[in-house]
Amino acid sequence: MTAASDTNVIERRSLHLELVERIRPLIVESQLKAGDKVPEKELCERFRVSRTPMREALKVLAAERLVRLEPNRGAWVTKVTVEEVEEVFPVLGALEALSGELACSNISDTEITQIRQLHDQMMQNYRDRNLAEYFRINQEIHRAILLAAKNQSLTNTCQALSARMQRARYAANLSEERWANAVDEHEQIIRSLEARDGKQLGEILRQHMKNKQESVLKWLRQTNAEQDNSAI
Amino acid sequence: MTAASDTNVIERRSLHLELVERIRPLIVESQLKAGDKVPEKELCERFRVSRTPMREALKVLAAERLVRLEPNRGAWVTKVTVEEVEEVFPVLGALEALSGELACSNISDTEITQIRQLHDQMMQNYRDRNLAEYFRINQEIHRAILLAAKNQSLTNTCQALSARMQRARYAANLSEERWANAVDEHEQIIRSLEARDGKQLGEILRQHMKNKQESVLKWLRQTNAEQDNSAI
DNA sequence: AGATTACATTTTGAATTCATAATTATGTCA
DNA sequence: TGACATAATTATGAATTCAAAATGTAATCT
Repeated sequence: MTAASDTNVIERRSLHLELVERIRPLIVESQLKAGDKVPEKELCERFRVSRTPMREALKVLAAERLVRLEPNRGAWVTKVTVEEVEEVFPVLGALEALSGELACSNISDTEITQIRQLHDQMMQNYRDRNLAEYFRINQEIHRAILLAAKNQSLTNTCQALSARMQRARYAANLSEERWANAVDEHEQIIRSLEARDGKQLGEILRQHMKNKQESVLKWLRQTNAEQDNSAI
Repeated sequence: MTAASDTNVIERRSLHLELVERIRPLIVESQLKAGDKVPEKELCERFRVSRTPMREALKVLAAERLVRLEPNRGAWVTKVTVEEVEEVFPVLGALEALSGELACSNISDTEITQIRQLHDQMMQNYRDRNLAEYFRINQEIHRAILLAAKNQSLTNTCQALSARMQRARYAANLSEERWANAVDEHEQIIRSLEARDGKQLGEILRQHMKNKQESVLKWLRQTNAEQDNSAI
């Protein structure tokens, strides 16, 4: 008996993990803002836990680089920097390329149909200029391709890196031109996927990521410039 | 003033990080063996710390998937499974390919010379059939290429994934044939690097990783079979 | 014997405590 | 006033404590 049937196992969870999964979205969705101090005591009160599991959670979030621990000074929400964007996006590009290749090898017809539906929905939201919903479905598509690759380690690695960049993508209100290009790239993505052309899909996803990087960098330089002005 | 000169900053370290960095090699070098329970109390006594920082450290190591936390039952050193190897190596392949490409763009002449020296040393150890030293320098070369890519996020991601696989690579005593092939691949690696041919280096590194995967899988299936026999 | 229960011991998870470091408030003096 | 020193307050890091869960052991029954 090699593979145990993992159904029926009772999920027992620990407090610190619960906290990690509650606080992570607070950071990604900027309810805890980049550069801010993490209000340890406040969060403890909010979630009705003592400092011990909270501090354990912060240590895990620090390992994910969503917060930075300053010895004797507490935890701070990390900022998305130009340097980090220039580092992380190429890595994400390579991983998304791999996910495209693997997805084409492993994806089922049903999964393709589902992604096609997501794609069409997203396009409708583009036509309606509904950015928030466009964003949401966009994410879902990338996630669906990742899942279709059927490689848990790849999924985990991508999501960890994405989480760090997501904050920026959330905030980066893309230009009308970039949006049109992104939509165009997504047409190519769905076509390669339906053709199950892994090499092609991989390359498109890598390029797609490169363009996202540029879009994020533009926004980041913009906001940095604004901050510098207001700081005078 | 954008970039602060990061010298002179006093490194203040926390106990839990110290522990993470002490315990990680214990796992990678199999002093704490895969499948074993992590002896929390024993480690606390060994490092003369209380359970609080130790448990924080274990939570971080769990995030790295070097240990698995079972609620109310403690921490266990994770095993390297066939499934995990088949998942992680392709990811490492994609990342090493990227590191090869970036390295060729960013590497200095001095760095190339240093890697060439490491390469020659490694070859001498191959001729002497000194496996341990060969392994060590091999690792150093891969690390040097990674560093030459000058992408901290890539370095971190690779090292986290490598750590999980390292245990297996340590134990996997490669066959004479595989060793010869690996050496041959390394000749190609150094040549591409000296030619600064990023695309080529990337592809060789990816293939190199694929072959490593096969070698590790062979060893893993071997040991699993042995265990099954001894369990009768 | 082998299974089953009851009880003692150990381990774990998390709250609490406590010493120390950092921050803030207050007082002093030029 | 404001630069500095000093005291009070707060936050942090880590040890300790304590309740609950898991494990181990002995007694009991079939």
